Amino acid sequence: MPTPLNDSPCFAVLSRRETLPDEIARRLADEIGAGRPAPGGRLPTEAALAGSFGVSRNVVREAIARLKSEGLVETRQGLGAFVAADPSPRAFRIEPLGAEEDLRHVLELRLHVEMGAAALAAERRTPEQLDRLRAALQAMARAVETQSDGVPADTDFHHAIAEAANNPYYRDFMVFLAERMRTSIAVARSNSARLRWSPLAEDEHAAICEAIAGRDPTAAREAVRRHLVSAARRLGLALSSQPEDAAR
Amino acid sequence: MPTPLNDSPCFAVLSRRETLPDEIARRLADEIGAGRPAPGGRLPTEAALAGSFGVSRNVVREAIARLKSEGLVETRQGLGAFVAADPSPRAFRIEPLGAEEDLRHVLELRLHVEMGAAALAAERRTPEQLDRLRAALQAMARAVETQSDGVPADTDFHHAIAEAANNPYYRDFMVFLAERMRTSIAVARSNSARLRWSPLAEDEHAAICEAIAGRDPTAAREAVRRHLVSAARRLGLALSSQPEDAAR
DNA sequence: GGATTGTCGGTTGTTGGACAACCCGACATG
DNA sequence: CATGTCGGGTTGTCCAACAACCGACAATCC
Repeated sequence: MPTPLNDSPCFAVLSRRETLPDEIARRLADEIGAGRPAPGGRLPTEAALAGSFGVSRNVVREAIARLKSEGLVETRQGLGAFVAADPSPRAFRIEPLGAEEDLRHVLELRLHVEMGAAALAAERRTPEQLDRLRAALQAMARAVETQSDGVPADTDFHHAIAEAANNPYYRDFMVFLAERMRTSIAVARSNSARLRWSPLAEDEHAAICEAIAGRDPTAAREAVRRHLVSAARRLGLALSSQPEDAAR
Repeated sequence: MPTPLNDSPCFAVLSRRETLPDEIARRLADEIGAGRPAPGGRLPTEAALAGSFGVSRNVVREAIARLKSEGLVETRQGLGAFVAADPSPRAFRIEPLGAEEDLRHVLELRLHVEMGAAALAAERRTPEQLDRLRAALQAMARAVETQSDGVPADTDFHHAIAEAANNPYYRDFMVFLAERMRTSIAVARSNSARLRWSPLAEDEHAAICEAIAGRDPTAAREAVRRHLVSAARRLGLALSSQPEDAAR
Protein backbone atom coordinates (compact mmCIF):
# COMPACT_ATOMS: atom_id res chain seq x y z
CA MET A 1 0.00 0.00 0.00
CA PRO A 2 1.66 3.22 -1.09
CA THR A 3 1.38 5.76 1.67
CA PRO A 4 0.22 9.02 0.13
CA LEU A 5 2.56 11.58 1.52
CA ASN A 6 0.38 12.62 4.37
CA ASP A 7 3.35 13.21 6.65
CA SER A 8 2.89 16.94 6.27
CA PRO A 9 -0.87 17.37 6.53
CA CYS A 10 -0.75 20.94 5.36
CA PHE A 11 -0.54 19.74 1.73
CA ALA A 12 -3.91 18.37 0.77
CA VAL A 13 -3.90 15.70 -1.90
CA LEU A 14 -5.14 17.47 -5.01
CA SER A 15 -7.87 15.66 -6.82
CA ARG A 16 -7.44 14.67 -10.41
CA ARG A 17 -8.26 17.57 -12.69
CA GLU A 18 -11.43 16.86 -14.57
CA THR A 19 -10.50 15.78 -18.01
CA LEU A 20 -11.36 18.04 -20.93
CA PRO A 21 -13.93 15.84 -22.67
CA ASP A 22 -15.55 15.22 -19.30
CA GLU A 23 -16.10 18.87 -18.69
CA ILE A 24 -17.38 19.59 -22.16
CA ALA A 25 -19.74 16.64 -22.07
CA ARG A 26 -21.05 17.88 -18.75
CA ARG A 27 -21.60 21.41 -19.99
CA LEU A 28 -23.29 20.21 -23.16
CA ALA A 29 -25.50 17.90 -21.14
CA ASP A 30 -26.45 20.80 -18.89
CA GLU A 31 -27.38 22.92 -21.88
CA ILE A 32 -29.46 20.13 -23.36
CA GLY A 33 -31.12 19.49 -20.04
CA ALA A 34 -32.09 23.15 -19.98
CA GLY A 35 -33.63 22.62 -23.41
CA ARG A 36 -31.24 25.03 -25.04
CA PRO A 37 -31.17 23.22 -28.33
CA ALA A 38 -34.77 22.01 -28.28
CA PRO A 39 -35.32 18.26 -28.64
CA GLY A 40 -34.81 17.42 -32.27
CA GLY A 41 -32.83 20.60 -32.77
CA ARG A 42 -29.34 20.67 -34.14
CA LEU A 43 -26.20 21.28 -32.15
CA PRO A 44 -23.49 23.57 -33.45
CA THR A 45 -21.02 21.81 -35.68
CA GLU A 46 -18.06 20.11 -34.09
CA ALA A 47 -15.76 22.73 -35.55
CA ALA A 48 -17.87 25.53 -34.10
CA LEU A 49 -17.98 23.90 -30.68
CA ALA A 50 -14.26 23.30 -30.78
CA GLY A 51 -13.67 26.93 -31.55
CA SER A 52 -16.16 28.14 -28.97
CA PHE A 53 -14.69 25.97 -26.22
CA GLY A 54 -11.15 26.63 -27.34
CA VAL A 55 -10.26 22.96 -27.68
CA SER A 56 -9.54 20.57 -30.47
CA ARG A 57 -12.23 18.89 -32.49
CA ASN A 58 -11.25 15.49 -31.13
CA VAL A 59 -12.11 16.59 -27.63
CA VAL A 60 -15.49 17.76 -28.77
CA ARG A 61 -15.96 14.52 -30.64
CA GLU A 62 -15.21 12.50 -27.52
CA ALA A 63 -17.70 14.54 -25.53
CA ILE A 64 -20.40 14.13 -28.15
CA ALA A 65 -19.64 10.42 -28.38
CA ARG A 66 -20.34 10.12 -24.67
CA LEU A 67 -23.62 11.99 -24.94
CA LYS A 68 -24.47 9.79 -27.88
CA SER A 69 -23.89 6.64 -25.89
CA GLU A 70 -26.09 8.03 -23.14
CA GLY A 71 -28.84 8.60 -25.64
CA LEU A 72 -28.94 12.38 -25.30
CA VAL A 73 -27.86 13.19 -28.84
CA GLU A 74 -27.85 11.42 -32.16
CA THR A 75 -25.45 12.16 -34.98
CA ARG A 76 -25.92 11.62 -38.66
CA GLN A 77 -22.93 11.70 -40.88
CA GLY A 78 -22.94 14.56 -43.28
CA LEU A 79 -25.83 16.23 -41.50
CA GLY A 80 -24.92 17.13 -37.95
CA ALA A 81 -25.57 16.24 -34.34
CA PHE A 82 -29.10 16.50 -33.01
CA VAL A 83 -30.62 16.47 -29.58
CA ALA A 84 -32.49 13.20 -29.30
CA ALA A 85 -36.22 13.45 -29.82
CA ASP A 86 -36.56 12.37 -26.23
CA PRO A 87 -33.47 13.44 -24.33
CA SER A 88 -34.12 11.22 -21.35
CA PRO A 89 -31.12 9.27 -20.14
CA ARG A 90 -31.04 5.64 -21.15
CA ALA A 91 -29.32 4.56 -17.98
CA PHE A 92 -29.79 4.78 -14.26
CA ARG A 93 -26.41 5.44 -12.65
CA ILE A 94 -25.21 4.83 -9.15
CA GLU A 95 -21.84 6.37 -8.46
CA PRO A 96 -19.56 4.69 -5.92
CA LEU A 97 -21.23 5.11 -2.58
CA GLY A 98 -19.32 7.10 -0.06
CA ALA A 99 -21.51 8.17 2.83
CA GLU A 100 -23.31 5.60 4.93
CA GLU A 101 -26.41 7.63 4.29
CA ASP A 102 -26.20 6.72 0.61
CA LEU A 103 -25.55 3.11 1.37
CA ARG A 104 -28.63 2.98 3.55
CA HIS A 105 -30.78 4.55 0.86
CA VAL A 106 -29.59 2.14 -1.79
CA LEU A 107 -30.09 -0.75 0.56
CA GLU A 108 -33.63 0.41 1.15
CA LEU A 109 -34.31 0.46 -2.57
CA ARG A 110 -32.80 -2.97 -2.89
CA LEU A 111 -34.89 -4.23 -0.01
CA HIS A 112 -38.12 -3.30 -1.73
CA VAL A 113 -37.01 -4.60 -5.10
CA GLU A 114 -35.96 -7.95 -3.70
CA MET A 115 -39.19 -8.22 -1.76
CA GLY A 116 -41.10 -7.74 -4.97
CA ALA A 117 -38.93 -10.23 -6.79
CA ALA A 118 -39.44 -12.83 -4.11
CA ALA A 119 -43.19 -12.36 -4.29
CA LEU A 120 -43.10 -12.77 -8.07
CA ALA A 121 -40.86 -15.80 -7.70
CA ALA A 122 -43.35 -17.36 -5.33
CA GLU A 123 -46.05 -16.97 -7.94
CA ARG A 124 -44.15 -17.92 -11.05
CA ARG A 125 -41.17 -20.11 -10.21
CA THR A 126 -40.67 -23.26 -12.22
CA PRO A 127 -39.60 -26.51 -10.55
CA GLU A 128 -36.13 -26.11 -12.10
CA GLN A 129 -35.78 -22.63 -10.63
CA LEU A 130 -36.77 -23.98 -7.23
CA ASP A 131 -34.11 -26.65 -7.58
CA ARG A 132 -31.48 -24.01 -8.23
CA LEU A 133 -32.63 -22.09 -5.19
CA ARG A 134 -32.30 -25.16 -3.01
CA ALA A 135 -28.92 -25.98 -4.47
CA ALA A 136 -27.66 -22.54 -3.50
CA LEU A 137 -29.09 -23.06 -0.04
CA GLN A 138 -27.17 -26.31 0.37
CA ALA A 139 -24.02 -24.71 -0.98
CA MET A 140 -24.25 -22.08 1.73
CA ALA A 141 -24.72 -24.75 4.37
CA ARG A 142 -21.63 -26.54 3.11
CA ALA A 143 -19.71 -23.29 3.20
CA VAL A 144 -20.64 -22.75 6.82
CA GLU A 145 -19.58 -26.30 7.69
CA THR A 146 -16.24 -26.11 5.95
CA GLN A 147 -15.59 -22.57 7.17
CA SER A 148 -15.06 -21.57 3.57
CA ASP A 149 -16.22 -18.46 1.80
CA GLY A 150 -19.99 -18.32 1.69
CA VAL A 151 -20.30 -15.20 -0.39
CA PRO A 152 -20.45 -16.89 -3.81
CA ALA A 153 -23.25 -19.18 -2.70
CA ASP A 154 -25.06 -16.24 -1.16
CA THR A 155 -24.95 -14.17 -4.33
CA ASP A 156 -25.99 -17.24 -6.28
CA PHE A 157 -28.98 -17.58 -3.97
CA HIS A 158 -30.05 -14.04 -4.62
CA HIS A 159 -29.50 -14.46 -8.34
CA ALA A 160 -31.67 -17.55 -8.26
CA ILE A 161 -34.47 -15.50 -6.73
CA ALA A 162 -34.00 -12.86 -9.38
CA GLU A 163 -34.15 -15.51 -12.07
CA ALA A 164 -37.28 -17.11 -10.64
CA ALA A 165 -39.18 -13.85 -10.90
CA ASN A 166 -39.21 -14.51 -14.65
CA ASN A 167 -38.79 -10.88 -15.57
CA PRO A 168 -35.50 -10.00 -17.25
CA TYR A 169 -35.56 -6.34 -16.23
CA TYR A 170 -36.32 -7.24 -12.66
CA ARG A 171 -33.46 -9.71 -12.71
CA ASP A 172 -30.95 -7.33 -14.26
CA PHE A 173 -31.81 -4.57 -11.86
CA MET A 174 -31.50 -6.84 -8.84
CA VAL A 175 -28.14 -8.07 -10.02
CA PHE A 176 -27.08 -4.48 -10.66
CA LEU A 177 -28.06 -3.31 -7.20
CA ALA A 178 -26.50 -6.28 -5.47
CA GLU A 179 -23.28 -5.85 -7.42
CA ARG A 180 -23.16 -2.13 -6.78
CA MET A 181 -23.63 -2.60 -3.07
CA ARG A 182 -21.19 -5.45 -2.84
CA THR A 183 -18.37 -3.34 -4.20
CA SER A 184 -19.16 -0.39 -1.98
CA ILE A 185 -19.22 -2.57 1.08
CA ALA A 186 -16.06 -4.32 0.05
CA VAL A 187 -14.34 -0.96 -0.24
CA ALA A 188 -15.74 0.38 3.01
CA ARG A 189 -14.90 -2.45 5.37
CA SER A 190 -12.50 -4.57 3.40
CA ASN A 191 -13.47 -8.17 3.86
CA SER A 192 -14.31 -7.81 7.50
CA ALA A 193 -17.83 -8.93 6.70
CA ARG A 194 -16.54 -12.00 4.96
CA LEU A 195 -14.61 -13.10 8.01
CA ARG A 196 -17.46 -13.09 10.42
CA TRP A 197 -19.74 -14.73 7.91
CA SER A 198 -22.57 -15.65 10.10
CA PRO A 199 -24.58 -18.84 10.03
CA LEU A 200 -27.45 -16.81 11.42
CA ALA A 201 -28.49 -16.08 7.88
CA GLU A 202 -29.11 -19.77 7.42
CA ASP A 203 -32.63 -19.73 8.83
CA GLU A 204 -33.51 -16.54 7.02
CA HIS A 205 -32.50 -18.03 3.69
CA ALA A 206 -34.38 -21.20 4.43
CA ALA A 207 -37.51 -19.21 5.23
CA ILE A 208 -37.30 -17.43 1.87
CA CYS A 209 -36.83 -20.71 0.09
CA GLU A 210 -39.78 -22.31 1.82
CA ALA A 211 -42.09 -19.41 1.08
CA ILE A 212 -41.17 -19.52 -2.60
CA ALA A 213 -41.53 -23.29 -2.64
CA GLY A 214 -44.96 -22.99 -1.01
CA ARG A 215 -46.07 -20.35 -3.50
CA ASP A 216 -46.81 -17.86 -0.76
CA PRO A 217 -45.97 -14.34 -2.03
CA THR A 218 -46.76 -12.58 1.22
CA ALA A 219 -44.57 -14.89 3.26
CA ALA A 220 -41.80 -14.53 0.69
CA ARG A 221 -41.92 -10.75 0.95
CA GLU A 222 -41.75 -10.86 4.70
CA ALA A 223 -38.94 -13.42 4.75
CA VAL A 224 -36.83 -11.29 2.41
CA ARG A 225 -37.57 -8.25 4.52
CA ARG A 226 -36.37 -9.96 7.67
CA HIS A 227 -33.29 -11.27 5.93
CA LEU A 228 -32.11 -8.00 4.45
CA VAL A 229 -32.89 -6.01 7.57
CA SER A 230 -30.79 -8.30 9.72
CA ALA A 231 -28.10 -8.47 7.06
CA ALA A 232 -27.97 -4.69 7.21
CA ARG A 233 -27.77 -4.78 10.97
CA ARG A 234 -24.88 -7.23 10.75
CA LEU A 235 -23.17 -4.58 8.64
CA GLY A 236 -23.86 -1.93 11.21
CA LEU A 237 -26.63 -0.25 9.24
CA ALA A 238 -29.96 0.48 10.84
CA LEU A 239 -32.82 0.16 8.38
CA SER A 240 -36.14 1.59 9.34
CA SER A 241 -38.48 -0.97 7.88
CA GLN A 242 -41.60 -2.10 9.63
CA PRO A 243 -43.28 -5.42 8.97
CA GLU A 244 -45.98 -4.71 6.45
CA ASP A 245 -48.75 -5.86 8.71
CA ALA A 246 -47.81 -3.37 11.38
CA ALA A 247 -50.44 -0.94 10.22
CA ARG A 248 -53.25 -3.37 10.60
CA MET B 1 -43.45 16.71 -37.52
CA PRO B 2 -41.56 14.69 -40.15
CA THR B 3 -43.65 11.73 -41.13
CA PRO B 4 -41.37 8.70 -41.39
CA LEU B 5 -42.18 7.36 -44.81
CA ASN B 6 -44.39 4.54 -43.77
CA ASP B 7 -46.49 4.78 -46.90
CA SER B 8 -45.01 1.56 -48.22
CA PRO B 9 -44.88 -0.72 -45.21
CA CYS B 10 -42.95 -3.39 -47.03
CA PHE B 11 -39.69 -1.44 -46.72
CA ALA B 12 -38.42 -1.65 -43.18
CA VAL B 13 -36.40 1.28 -41.95
CA LEU B 14 -32.80 0.13 -42.17
CA SER B 15 -30.79 0.60 -39.02
CA ARG B 16 -27.66 2.65 -39.02
CA ARG B 17 -24.47 0.65 -39.54
CA GLU B 18 -22.72 0.08 -36.26
CA THR B 19 -20.01 2.66 -35.96
CA LEU B 20 -16.38 1.68 -35.55
CA PRO B 21 -15.89 2.82 -31.94
CA ASP B 22 -19.15 1.08 -31.05
CA GLU B 23 -17.93 -2.24 -32.30
CA ILE B 24 -14.53 -1.95 -30.67
CA ALA B 25 -16.04 -0.88 -27.37
CA ARG B 26 -18.34 -3.88 -27.53
CA ARG B 27 -15.54 -6.31 -28.27
CA LEU B 28 -13.35 -4.88 -25.53
CA ALA B 29 -16.25 -5.05 -23.09
CA ASP B 30 -16.81 -8.67 -24.03
CA GLU B 31 -13.17 -9.48 -23.43
CA ILE B 32 -13.23 -7.75 -20.07
CA GLY B 33 -16.45 -9.47 -19.13
CA ALA B 34 -14.73 -12.76 -19.87
CA GLY B 35 -12.00 -11.67 -17.50
CA ARG B 36 -9.39 -11.66 -20.23
CA PRO B 37 -7.38 -8.86 -18.73
CA ALA B 38 -7.99 -9.73 -15.08
CA PRO B 39 -9.51 -6.99 -12.92
CA GLY B 40 -6.73 -4.57 -12.14
CA GLY B 41 -4.72 -5.81 -15.10
CA ARG B 42 -3.51 -3.57 -17.86
CA LEU B 43 -4.98 -3.34 -21.32
CA PRO B 44 -2.70 -3.22 -24.36
CA THR B 45 -1.62 0.29 -25.23
CA GLU B 46 -3.82 2.36 -27.46
CA ALA B 47 -1.30 2.11 -30.24
CA ALA B 48 -1.20 -1.67 -29.93
CA LEU B 49 -4.99 -1.92 -29.94
CA ALA B 50 -5.18 0.40 -32.92
CA GLY B 51 -2.73 -1.79 -34.79
CA SER B 52 -4.41 -5.00 -33.75
CA PHE B 53 -7.87 -3.81 -34.76
CA GLY B 54 -6.57 -2.12 -37.86
CA VAL B 55 -8.03 1.26 -36.98
CA SER B 56 -6.76 4.62 -35.91
CA ARG B 57 -5.82 5.49 -32.36
CA ASN B 58 -8.69 7.97 -32.21
CA VAL B 59 -11.20 5.20 -32.68
CA VAL B 60 -9.60 3.17 -29.92
CA ARG B 61 -9.56 6.22 -27.69
CA GLU B 62 -13.26 6.79 -28.24
CA ALA B 63 -14.03 3.17 -27.42
CA ILE B 64 -11.93 3.28 -24.27
CA ALA B 65 -13.52 6.57 -23.28
CA ARG B 66 -16.90 4.91 -23.41
CA LEU B 67 -15.76 1.97 -21.29
CA LYS B 68 -14.25 4.48 -18.90
CA SER B 69 -17.53 6.32 -18.53
CA GLU B 70 -19.26 3.01 -17.87
CA GLY B 71 -16.79 2.27 -15.11
CA LEU B 72 -15.27 -0.79 -16.74
CA VAL B 73 -11.78 0.62 -17.18
CA GLU B 74 -9.73 3.37 -15.64
CA THR B 75 -6.93 5.17 -17.40
CA ARG B 76 -3.99 6.91 -15.88
CA GLN B 77 -1.99 9.26 -17.99
CA GLY B 78 1.49 8.08 -18.60
CA LEU B 79 0.73 4.66 -17.28
CA GLY B 80 -1.93 2.94 -19.29
CA ALA B 81 -5.51 1.74 -19.19
CA PHE B 82 -6.52 -0.75 -16.55
CA VAL B 83 -9.52 -2.94 -16.01
CA ALA B 84 -11.37 -1.48 -13.03
CA ALA B 85 -10.77 -3.28 -9.76
CA ASP B 86 -14.42 -4.11 -9.83
CA PRO B 87 -15.59 -4.20 -13.42
CA SER B 88 -19.27 -4.03 -12.57
CA PRO B 89 -21.24 -1.58 -14.65
CA ARG B 90 -22.06 1.70 -12.96
CA ALA B 91 -25.34 2.06 -14.78
CA PHE B 92 -28.53 0.12 -15.35
CA ARG B 93 -29.58 0.54 -18.95
CA ILE B 94 -32.94 0.15 -20.56
CA GLU B 95 -32.78 0.25 -24.32
CA PRO B 96 -35.77 1.59 -26.24
CA LEU B 97 -38.53 -0.92 -25.73
CA GLY B 98 -39.76 -2.60 -28.82
CA ALA B 99 -41.83 -5.64 -28.02
CA GLU B 100 -44.92 -5.37 -25.87
CA GLU B 101 -43.42 -8.17 -23.83
CA ASP B 102 -40.63 -5.84 -22.76
CA LEU B 103 -43.01 -3.03 -22.02
CA ARG B 104 -45.03 -5.31 -19.77
CA HIS B 105 -41.94 -6.44 -17.91
CA VAL B 106 -40.73 -2.90 -17.32
CA LEU B 107 -44.19 -1.87 -16.23
CA GLU B 108 -44.20 -4.72 -13.74
CA LEU B 109 -40.91 -3.54 -12.29
CA ARG B 110 -42.23 -0.01 -12.13
CA LEU B 111 -45.39 -1.22 -10.45
CA HIS B 112 -43.48 -2.77 -7.60
CA VAL B 113 -41.11 0.17 -7.24
CA GLU B 114 -43.92 2.68 -7.10
CA MET B 115 -45.79 0.55 -4.61
CA GLY B 116 -42.77 0.58 -2.36
CA ALA B 117 -42.31 4.29 -2.82
CA ALA B 118 -45.91 4.97 -1.93
CA ALA B 119 -45.57 2.90 1.21
CA LEU B 120 -42.45 4.82 2.20
CA ALA B 121 -44.17 8.09 1.40
CA ALA B 122 -47.05 7.13 3.66
CA GLU B 123 -44.61 6.61 6.49
CA ARG B 124 -42.29 9.55 5.96
CA ARG B 125 -44.04 12.32 4.05
CA THR B 126 -43.76 15.83 5.40
CA PRO B 127 -46.76 18.19 5.39
CA GLU B 128 -45.16 20.15 2.56
CA GLN B 129 -44.79 17.02 0.47
CA LEU B 130 -48.41 16.18 1.09
CA ASP B 131 -49.35 19.66 -0.08
CA ARG B 132 -47.50 19.16 -3.31
CA LEU B 133 -49.27 15.85 -3.81
CA ARG B 134 -52.66 17.50 -3.33
CA ALA B 135 -51.70 20.36 -5.64
CA ALA B 136 -50.90 17.88 -8.40
CA LEU B 137 -54.23 16.18 -7.75
CA GLN B 138 -56.10 19.44 -8.17
CA ALA B 139 -54.13 20.28 -11.29
CA MET B 140 -55.27 17.01 -12.81
CA ALA B 141 -58.87 17.76 -11.91
CA ARG B 142 -58.57 21.14 -13.60
CA ALA B 143 -57.07 19.50 -16.66
CA VAL B 144 -60.03 17.14 -16.92
CA GLU B 145 -62.47 20.02 -16.58
CA THR B 146 -60.81 22.19 -19.18
CA GLN B 147 -60.21 19.25 -21.51
CA SER B 148 -56.55 20.22 -21.56
CA ASP B 149 -53.53 17.96 -21.41
CA GLY B 150 -53.40 16.11 -18.12
CA VAL B 151 -50.10 14.40 -18.66
CA PRO B 152 -47.89 17.06 -17.02
CA ALA B 153 -49.98 17.06 -13.86
CA ASP B 154 -49.97 13.27 -13.85
CA THR B 155 -46.21 13.01 -14.06
CA ASP B 156 -45.95 15.70 -11.42
CA PHE B 157 -48.19 13.61 -9.19
CA HIS B 158 -45.93 10.61 -9.56
CA HIS B 159 -42.86 12.74 -9.00
CA ALA B 160 -44.41 14.06 -5.82
CA ILE B 161 -44.83 10.52 -4.56
CA ALA B 162 -41.23 9.78 -5.46
CA GLU B 163 -40.13 12.87 -3.58
CA ALA B 164 -42.17 12.05 -0.51
CA ALA B 165 -40.43 8.70 -0.14
CA ASN B 166 -37.45 10.75 1.06
CA ASN B 167 -34.92 8.52 -0.59
CA PRO B 168 -32.99 10.10 -3.47
CA TYR B 169 -32.13 6.83 -5.17
CA TYR B 170 -35.72 5.68 -4.98
CA ARG B 171 -36.81 8.98 -6.44
CA ASP B 172 -34.29 8.96 -9.27
CA PHE B 173 -35.10 5.41 -10.22
CA MET B 174 -38.82 6.08 -10.26
CA VAL B 175 -38.33 9.12 -12.43
CA PHE B 176 -36.06 7.11 -14.70
CA LEU B 177 -38.56 4.30 -15.13
CA ALA B 178 -41.48 6.63 -15.69
CA GLU B 179 -39.54 8.64 -18.25
CA ARG B 180 -38.32 5.55 -20.02
CA MET B 181 -41.81 4.16 -20.31
CA ARG B 182 -43.36 7.42 -21.34
CA THR B 183 -41.10 7.67 -24.39
CA SER B 184 -41.67 4.09 -25.41
CA ILE B 185 -45.40 4.50 -25.18
CA ALA B 186 -45.28 7.80 -27.01
CA VAL B 187 -43.41 6.13 -29.84
CA ALA B 188 -45.64 3.08 -29.95
CA ARG B 189 -49.06 4.69 -30.09
CA SER B 190 -48.30 8.28 -30.87
CA ASN B 191 -50.39 10.48 -28.60
CA SER B 192 -53.46 8.31 -28.84
CA ALA B 193 -53.32 7.84 -25.08
CA ARG B 194 -53.20 11.56 -24.54
CA LEU B 195 -56.36 12.07 -26.51
CA ARG B 196 -58.54 9.68 -24.60
CA TRP B 197 -57.15 10.89 -21.30
CA SER B 198 -59.58 9.38 -18.96
CA PRO B 199 -61.03 10.92 -15.84
CA LEU B 200 -61.32 7.39 -14.50
CA ALA B 201 -57.87 7.80 -13.04
CA GLU B 202 -59.25 10.54 -10.85
CA ASP B 203 -60.51 8.25 -8.12
CA GLU B 204 -57.39 6.10 -8.25
CA HIS B 205 -55.17 9.11 -7.72
CA ALA B 206 -57.34 10.38 -4.92
CA ALA B 207 -57.13 7.00 -3.20
CA ILE B 208 -53.34 7.09 -3.32
CA CYS B 209 -53.32 10.60 -1.94
CA GLU B 210 -55.65 9.72 0.90
CA ALA B 211 -53.63 6.68 1.89
CA ILE B 212 -50.44 8.70 2.01
CA ALA B 213 -52.20 11.47 3.90
CA GLY B 214 -53.53 8.95 6.40
CA ARG B 215 -50.11 7.37 6.87
CA ASP B 216 -51.34 3.97 5.83
CA PRO B 217 -48.55 2.17 3.94
CA THR B 218 -50.58 -0.91 3.14
CA ALA B 219 -53.44 1.09 1.68
CA ALA B 220 -50.96 3.19 -0.31
CA ARG B 221 -49.40 0.08 -1.81
CA GLU B 222 -52.77 -1.30 -2.81
CA ALA B 223 -53.97 2.01 -4.22
CA VAL B 224 -50.88 2.33 -6.41
CA ARG B 225 -51.31 -1.26 -7.52
CA ARG B 226 -54.88 -0.66 -8.61
CA HIS B 227 -53.94 2.56 -10.35
CA LEU B 228 -51.07 1.19 -12.38
CA VAL B 229 -52.88 -2.01 -13.27
CA SER B 230 -55.84 -0.13 -14.67
CA ALA B 231 -53.55 2.38 -16.34
CA ALA B 232 -51.87 -0.54 -18.05
CA ARG B 233 -55.22 -1.94 -19.08
CA ARG B 234 -56.18 1.43 -20.55
CA LEU B 235 -53.04 1.08 -22.66
CA GLY B 236 -54.03 -2.38 -23.77
CA LEU B 237 -51.55 -4.19 -21.57
CA ALA B 238 -52.65 -7.00 -19.33
CA LEU B 239 -50.68 -7.06 -16.12
CA SER B 240 -50.88 -10.17 -14.02
CA SER B 241 -50.83 -8.74 -10.55
CA GLN B 242 -52.96 -10.09 -7.76
CA PRO B 243 -53.98 -8.07 -4.73
CA GLU B 244 -51.46 -8.88 -2.09
CA ASP B 245 -54.04 -10.28 0.26
CA ALA B 246 -55.14 -12.85 -2.26
CA ALA B 247 -53.04 -15.54 -0.65
CA ARG B 248 -54.66 -15.17 2.70
C1' DG C 1 25.86 3.16 2.27
C1' DG C 2 21.63 5.77 1.92
C1' DA C 3 18.78 9.31 0.33
C1' DT C 4 17.85 12.75 -3.16
C1' DT C 5 17.79 14.25 -7.81
C1' DG C 6 18.17 14.14 -12.91
C1' DT C 7 17.30 11.61 -16.99
C1' DC C 8 15.04 8.49 -20.18
C1' DG C 9 11.67 5.60 -22.42
C1' DG C 10 6.90 4.62 -22.63
C1' DT C 11 1.84 5.86 -22.28
C1' DT C 12 -2.06 8.70 -22.28
C1' DG C 13 -3.99 13.56 -23.22
C1' DT C 14 -4.48 17.00 -26.72
C1' DT C 15 -3.73 19.36 -30.98
C1' DG C 16 -3.94 20.36 -35.92
C1' DG C 17 -4.56 19.00 -40.46
C1' DA C 18 -6.13 16.05 -44.01
C1' DC C 19 -9.21 13.05 -46.64
C1' DA C 20 -13.37 9.90 -47.20
C1' DA C 21 -18.33 9.18 -46.75
C1' DC C 22 -22.43 11.28 -46.68
C1' DC C 23 -26.48 14.59 -46.92
C1' DC C 24 -28.80 18.31 -48.97
C1' DG C 25 -30.01 21.74 -52.10
C1' DA C 26 -29.24 23.93 -56.63
C1' DC C 27 -28.59 23.50 -61.23
C1' DA C 28 -28.33 21.57 -65.78
C1' DT C 29 -30.13 18.23 -69.05
C1' DG C 30 -33.14 15.39 -71.49
C1' DC D 1 -41.34 16.73 -65.02
C1' DA D 2 -37.96 13.30 -63.99
C1' DT D 3 -33.18 12.55 -63.67
C1' DG D 4 -28.28 13.19 -63.26
C1' DT D 5 -24.55 16.07 -61.66
C1' DC D 6 -22.20 19.17 -58.95
C1' DG D 7 -20.74 21.86 -54.92
C1' DG D 8 -20.87 23.18 -50.12
C1' DG D 9 -21.15 21.63 -45.56
C1' DT D 10 -20.86 18.02 -41.78
C1' DT D 11 -19.51 13.92 -39.56
C1' DG D 12 -16.33 9.69 -39.64
C1' DT D 13 -11.64 8.27 -39.82
C1' DC D 14 -6.79 8.62 -40.23
C1' DC D 15 -2.12 10.46 -39.44
C1' DA D 16 1.66 12.82 -37.21
C1' DA D 17 3.20 15.44 -33.66
C1' DC D 18 3.78 17.49 -29.06
C1' DA D 19 2.60 18.03 -23.95
C1' DA D 20 1.81 15.92 -19.44
C1' DC D 21 2.74 12.28 -16.78
C1' DC D 22 4.61 7.88 -14.74
C1' DG D 23 7.96 4.32 -13.54
C1' DA D 24 12.60 2.95 -13.32
C1' DC D 25 17.31 3.56 -13.37
C1' DA D 26 21.58 6.11 -13.09
C1' DA D 27 23.97 10.00 -11.19
C1' DT D 28 24.95 12.82 -7.46
C1' DC D 29 25.58 14.34 -2.77
C1' DC D 30 25.77 13.73 2.31
